Amino acid sequence: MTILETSFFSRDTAVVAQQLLGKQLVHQINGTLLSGIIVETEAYAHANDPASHAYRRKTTRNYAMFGDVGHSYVYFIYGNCYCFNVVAYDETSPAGAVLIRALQPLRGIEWMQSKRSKEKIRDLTTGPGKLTQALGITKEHNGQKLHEDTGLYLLEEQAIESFDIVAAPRVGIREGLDKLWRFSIKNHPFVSR
DNA sequence: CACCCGATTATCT
DNA sequence: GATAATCGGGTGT
Repeated sequence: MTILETSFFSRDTAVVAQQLLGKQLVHQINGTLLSGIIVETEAYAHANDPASHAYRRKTTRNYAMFGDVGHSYVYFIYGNCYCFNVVAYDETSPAGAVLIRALQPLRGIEWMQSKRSKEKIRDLTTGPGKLTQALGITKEHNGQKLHEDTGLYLLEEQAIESFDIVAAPRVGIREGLDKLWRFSIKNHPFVSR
């Protein structure tokens, strides 16, 4: 098994968003291994993207989006949930991140069921706030290194052999709807909505 | 310091 | 399908 390295994330944000599909997100917590296959992502850029948290400037909330690629950006939203992003952008941009929107649960499913208080596998990780709760990811993980084994990392191996990618407008935003930066594995049952 | 609002979810009907 | 819950950050006074 190989952990994705920093060069993977120093490319165009929308390209990385597509390349993350089919990869495996892993979190080890108190000796329990939790993981899932990424089946849905969204790209958020910089000054060209009014939907992005990094649209205006660097603040105490969004600074991780301007930081090292291959690190995490975790934020709290709607008083309910955490959203997990991977910082990724190329040399033409000062910021960017990929929001992980849905997973297919792979390992540690019983732990996830208990954490989510839900039995159905489909209720565990089909949404950005659900999957952070299922994997035990909180704001403590903001800015954390993902390209080494720190307990939270991404595995290179494609867990799915081959698939088509669907591009669509992003969810839950008012501006930037012209960009087709929501990516998902075609016809995958664990895509949200 | 007050006001506003959001990259969502759960829980109804 | 509609709506309430809920809270931290950003903005301006």
